[in-house]
Amino acid sequence: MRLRSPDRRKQLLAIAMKLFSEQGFDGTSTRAIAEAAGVNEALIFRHFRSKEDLFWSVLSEHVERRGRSRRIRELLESQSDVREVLVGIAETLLERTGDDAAVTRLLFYSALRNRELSGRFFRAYGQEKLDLLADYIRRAIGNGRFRPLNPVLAARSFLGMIVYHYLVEEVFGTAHGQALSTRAIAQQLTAIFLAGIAPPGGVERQRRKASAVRLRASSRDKSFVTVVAEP
Amino acid sequence: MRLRSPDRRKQLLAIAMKLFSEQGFDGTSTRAIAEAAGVNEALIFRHFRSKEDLFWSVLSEHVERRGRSRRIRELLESQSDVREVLVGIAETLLERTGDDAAVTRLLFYSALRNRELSGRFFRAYGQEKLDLLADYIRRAIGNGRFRPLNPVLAARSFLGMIVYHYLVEEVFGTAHGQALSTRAIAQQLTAIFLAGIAPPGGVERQRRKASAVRLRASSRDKSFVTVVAEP
DNA sequence: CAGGGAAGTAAGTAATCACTTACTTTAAAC
DNA sequence: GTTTAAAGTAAGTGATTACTTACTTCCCTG
Repeated sequence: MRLRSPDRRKQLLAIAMKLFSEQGFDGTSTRAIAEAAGVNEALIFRHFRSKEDLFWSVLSEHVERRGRSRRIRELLESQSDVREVLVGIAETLLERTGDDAAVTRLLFYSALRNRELSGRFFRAYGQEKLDLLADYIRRAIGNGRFRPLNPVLAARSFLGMIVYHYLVEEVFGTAHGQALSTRAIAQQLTAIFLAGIAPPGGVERQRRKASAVRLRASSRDKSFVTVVAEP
Repeated sequence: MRLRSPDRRKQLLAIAMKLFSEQGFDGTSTRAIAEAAGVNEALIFRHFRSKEDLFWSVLSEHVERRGRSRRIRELLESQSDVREVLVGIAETLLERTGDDAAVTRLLFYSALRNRELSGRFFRAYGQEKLDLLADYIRRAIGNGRFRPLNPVLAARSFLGMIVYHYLVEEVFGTAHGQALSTRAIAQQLTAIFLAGIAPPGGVERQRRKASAVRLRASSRDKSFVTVVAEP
């Protein structure tokens, strides 16, 4: 079947993503991609300068396309309740389609294959969320809604809970006995995290104490590094 | 240099692990391994039936050798303070040498490359810790030292915090501005988690309330699935 | 309906791959 | 000091790799 250039390109990208994510970069031959597309191998090199070029095109295509970062940014900038924001983030990250799982595997592959080149994509894809969340936590600490702790570690903790859960279930394919809904999981993970970083007394009742706490926390930005919370 | 068979085998395993973990299975040629060992390529096939055999030998060798699981089991079975146990686990998992980082990358590679075959290793390597920790949490909930929640999710949360931190720092190699000690990080992550799953009022003071809580939690095993903690 | 550019292909290329065969070197036991 | 089995190697094997060149087919436009 004869296709216009952009359509063929899209088809090749989709097929390449599937195969790359299943078998890795080295495990996938350009011939296999061509066969899966029902097309001559030489055509691939009309659309992409090299196999490597195809690989990075697949990555950048899907890293840019996904609106997840935007969604998370919106949540973090909204004036919603803290719990709603965090549950929303957890849900957004957990509810991934099969396509997303493929991209996740692809990102892992690229990260393992080439630390330097993939660092760019990993930072664009993962680091941004970490930074946004860390900033959010930093502000919440300033408001006294969270107790003083290292916001970077806290952000990593929350995303770690979510990402690890996702990895265990989707990427490594553990048999999950009980099927909890994405929302239920998001709520439970958030509950653990939120109680873990709440100031003594709980989140909801702390609004009025905010100014007092703010006074006690001497400097706002980088002073939390060595603060270890004690009960 | 002429070596006895077991010594040569060990050398080849060590070199193969390094190269596999850096470039993956398909990205590493037997020729490259032979060259790195300063030896003829054919010698590899005297010690290992195939490249695939070499790969799985590397994996099993290092999965068995490491005493981490034993260490964690000891911690979980000890009568130590909850916080000490969890900090110990976090520390154990975080303090990995360069060798361990290589094995971690190797495990990821194999998991991505072949879900079925690597499942065995992943379960032996990761699932066991998850199960041990989940059991520990289940018991602690029974004692009233933790509040009632899904122990599997809780275990995943704690390990997720740790593993994600490790991944970000070591595997993906984010530039860590401030260098916190392994122990400090372990303490802070544990503090967040522990506060997150403590019963209202904190961990230390709850021992006496244990029996009362045990009465309220109607059934011990699978009743936590839909329990969402509210502050 | 003619022509031109784009889409697609057949048939290669040299390089590299995992792996084999037939041979040589070495060290230790006798 | 000779024997001998193990340790090691040179030089291949056919298969597969990413990629190229020279060619054909098609569709749209003037």
